[in-house]
Amino acid sequence: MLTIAQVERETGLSKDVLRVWERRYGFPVPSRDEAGDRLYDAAQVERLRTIKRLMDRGFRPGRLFAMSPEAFEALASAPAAGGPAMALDKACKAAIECILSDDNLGLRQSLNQLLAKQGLQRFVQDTVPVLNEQIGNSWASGRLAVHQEHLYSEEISRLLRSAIGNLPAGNQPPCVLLTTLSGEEHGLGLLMVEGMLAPEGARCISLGLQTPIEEIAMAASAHEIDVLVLSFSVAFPPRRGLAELQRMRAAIPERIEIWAGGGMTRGLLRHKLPGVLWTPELTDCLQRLQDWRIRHAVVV
Amino acid sequence: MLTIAQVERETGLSKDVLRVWERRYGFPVPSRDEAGDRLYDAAQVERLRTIKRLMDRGFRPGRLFAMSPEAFEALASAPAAGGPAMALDKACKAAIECILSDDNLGLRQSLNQLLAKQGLQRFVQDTVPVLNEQIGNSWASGRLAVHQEHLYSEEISRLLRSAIGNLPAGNQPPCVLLTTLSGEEHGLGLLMVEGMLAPEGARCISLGLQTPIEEIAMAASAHEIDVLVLSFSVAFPPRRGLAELQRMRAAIPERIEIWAGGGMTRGLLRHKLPGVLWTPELTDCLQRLQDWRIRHAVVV
DNA sequence: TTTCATACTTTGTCCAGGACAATGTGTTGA
DNA sequence: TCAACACATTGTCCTGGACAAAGTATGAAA
Repeated sequence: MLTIAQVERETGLSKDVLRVWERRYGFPVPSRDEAGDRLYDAAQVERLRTIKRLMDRGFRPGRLFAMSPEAFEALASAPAAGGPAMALDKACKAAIECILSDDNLGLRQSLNQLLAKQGLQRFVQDTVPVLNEQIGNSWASGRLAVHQEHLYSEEISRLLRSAIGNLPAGNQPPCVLLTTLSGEEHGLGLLMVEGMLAPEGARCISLGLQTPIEEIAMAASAHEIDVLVLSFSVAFPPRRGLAELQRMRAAIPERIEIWAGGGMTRGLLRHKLPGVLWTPELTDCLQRLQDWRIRHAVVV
Repeated sequence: MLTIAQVERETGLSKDVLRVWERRYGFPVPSRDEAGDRLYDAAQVERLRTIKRLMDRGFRPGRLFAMSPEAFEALASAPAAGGPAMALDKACKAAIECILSDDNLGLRQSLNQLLAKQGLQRFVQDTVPVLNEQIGNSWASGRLAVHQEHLYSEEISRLLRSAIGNLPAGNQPPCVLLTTLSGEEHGLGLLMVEGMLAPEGARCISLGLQTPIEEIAMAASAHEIDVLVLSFSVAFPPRRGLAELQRMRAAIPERIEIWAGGGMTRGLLRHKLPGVLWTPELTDCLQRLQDWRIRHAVVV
C-alpha cells in the first residue's frame, strides 16, 4: 500500500491530479489509513502507470476513463502505432532476448558486437531507436519489468559514453552545448545526439540533465558556443516545452542556434519558432551540422 | 518571475512547503499575477536555494528564519564544518581552477592525469570526495554557478564510467547490484562505489537511479545477487530512508546483504537495522567486500 | 472541400486554511 | 549519564472551489 506521495513519485502523476481524478472520474479510489490519508494498492498504481503511458502517447484521460475495460486492455497492450514495423535484425533480436532473460553479460556482448559492426553513427541512428521502441512496446504490454528497462538504459548509456569517450576530442567548429531543461529527466536522447555529432569532430560540451534556463545562458556565453542542443522526451508537456523554448531563445544571443529534438518535438513541427530548429530525427542533426558548416564556410 | 511549480522544481521545496512557510514565517512573499497565482522573483528563489542547502546540512527552518540577516549570510558563506580541512593537492587545485574558469578541456585533462597517477580506487577514495567538497563549498558561497557544477558532475561521471568500462568484466563473487531508491536522483555515489568494487573483480550490475523497491527485489532474484548497494545523498530525508530500507530488507531474502552508503547514512550510524550494513565511507565498501569473501571462503 | 474564427468542454494547476503525526528539543527524575 | 516525558516545530495531507490554457466542435467564408 502506497501513500499519495509515493504514487506521485512512481507514476509521475501529481498529487493534485490524483485527487482531482478521484473527484471527477471516480478513479483511483484509494482506501484510507487511520488518519484519513489515501492509501493506494499495487493494482491501482499499475493501472495509473498504464494510463500515464497512454497519455504520453496522446490519449486524453476523459476517453480512457470512458472506455470499456476490454477496449482499454486492448489499447494498453497494442504496440505504439506510427513506428514503421521495422524488420528486426537478428542481432537486435538477440539483444532483446538477453534483456528478457536477465542476461546482462550477454546483453553487453551483443550490444558491443552491434556497435563494432555498424560504427557509432549508424548504431545510434538505426539500432538504438529500434531497440528503444521494442523495449517500450514490451514494457507497455507487460512482458518487460521496470528493472529490465533500467538495466537496458544503463547498458546503452554505458556503451555510448565509452564509445564517445574513445573518440579523439572534437576540436572543430561548431561548439555545441548539450543539456535538458528542468523537468526533463531522460538523458539517452542527449547521448545519442552526442554520438552523432562527436564523430564529425564537433566540439561537444554536455551539462547533463535539468539545467535551469539562466544557467544554460551563462554556460553558453562562458564557453562561447555556436549551437545549443536541447532534448525533450515524449513525456514532456508540449505546451510547456514551447514556452520554455521561447524563454530560452530570448536568453541567449541570436547568433547561437537552438536545435530542439526528441519525441515531444514531433508534435510541434508546424509551430515555427524563430531561431529554433526542430531536429525530431537523429539524422536531422547531421543535416543541421552540415548546413551550419556550409553557412559559416567551415571546411573540415 | 517564476511560478510556484517552477520554484518547486528549481529548489526542491514542495508547493505545500512554500505556501506553509509563507503563512508561518512570512517568507517568501511572492507577488501575484492577475489570476492571484504566486510569482517569485529571482532573489527570493536564490534565498530559498540557500535555505534548502543549509537545511540539508541539518539546520532547521525556524532557526534560519529567526536569524539576523548578517548571521544568515555568514552561515551561508561558511564552508561546511566537519570535513577535515584537507590539504589540497596541487593537481586538485588545478582542476578546481579549470572549473571556475569554464575550461572544460583543461578540466578533463587534469582529471585524467589525476586518475592515471593514482589509479581508480585511490582516485575515487581520496580525490573525488575532496573535489566534491570543494565544489559544494564554492557553490554554497556563490563562487560557483550551477552550470559549472553540472559540468563537473558530467566530466567526473564520464571519467569514472570509462575507467570502469576499461576494466576486465568482473566475474568473481560476490555479485553486487547497485541502484538508488525512488526519490534519489544523485548517481555519483553509486558510480564511486562501483569504482571501488569493480577493480576487486566483483561482478557489478548497475540499474541506474530510482528503482522502485519491488523492482529491485525482482532484479535481485533474477540476477541471483549476493549484495545490494543503495546510495543516499545528504539531501535524502533520513526518516524516509530508514523506512524504505526496512521495506527493502523485508522484500529480499536474508541471504542478500544490503550495504547502505552516502551522506544520509552518516546521521543514522547508531540506528541498527538488522541485515543492513552502513557504509558511510568508501573504504567501508572494501572492508565489507573483504569480510564477505572471508565469510564465504572465497579466494580471489 | 478546405480554412479559419468562435464557442464550448476538458483538464491540469493553483488557492485557502485547517488538521495531524512524526521529529526535534528541553526538562525532570533515576 | 541516561531514559522518559511533555512541548514545540515542521512537513504533509485534506477538502472543495476556481480558473485559464489546451483541445474539440461548430459554422461561415474562400
